[in-house]
Amino acid sequence: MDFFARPSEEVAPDLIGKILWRWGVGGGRLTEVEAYLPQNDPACHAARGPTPRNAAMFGPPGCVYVYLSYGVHVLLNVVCDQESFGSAVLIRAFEPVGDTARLFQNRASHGRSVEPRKRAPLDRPTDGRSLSLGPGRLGQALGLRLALNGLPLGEASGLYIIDDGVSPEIARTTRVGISRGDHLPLRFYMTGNAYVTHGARPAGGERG
DNA sequence: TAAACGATTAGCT
DNA sequence: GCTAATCGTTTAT
Repeated sequence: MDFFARPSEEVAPDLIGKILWRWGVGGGRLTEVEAYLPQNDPACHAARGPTPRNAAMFGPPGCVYVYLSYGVHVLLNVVCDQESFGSAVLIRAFEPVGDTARLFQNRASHGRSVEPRKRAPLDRPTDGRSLSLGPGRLGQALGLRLALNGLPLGEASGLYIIDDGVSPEIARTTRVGISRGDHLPLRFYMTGNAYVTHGARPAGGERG
């Protein structure tokens, strides 16, 4: 998997415009990603060495690192660079392509085996943008589960990254939602696309 | 053992 | 703009 055997800050912009697809579910064109570095990046889960949670980040490139965020959301990363480095790209959003029925279904019926006291978050997709805009919604739309953690892209995970030759214009800004390392310009997104968090603002002037 | 903390989102003020 | 929801990992006693 040569594509991912490079530093995550090189892989990340190359992922913009690629198709992320889950077999039997659907997917779309990647619009927003963030790179997490193995060195000098305090926001990276691998920053303090391997732990049971981040073990997949130290595995082979081209595998997925899936973890639970805020006890609520399942976030998807793809491991990059060399094995044991601890480098990955967080997939933050895609623009749906093809049949979105299954994606909406997943968003509407997200994991509720127990009757909630109050309305569960994320249980009512409203418009097209809310379908897959943001890493939590994306994971929900694709029906990702923690069991996918560590599996390689391809048959094993049912997750595919497909290059169909599209080369969009890309902007680079600081990352979102982190409290450390927030000055590093490691967030990449497709310019002029509505499926980008924080208002899809053009490059420059955005704080991330 | 206990407490705090998230690579977030939705709903309400 | 503010905060509940929700739980495994991390950090502090």
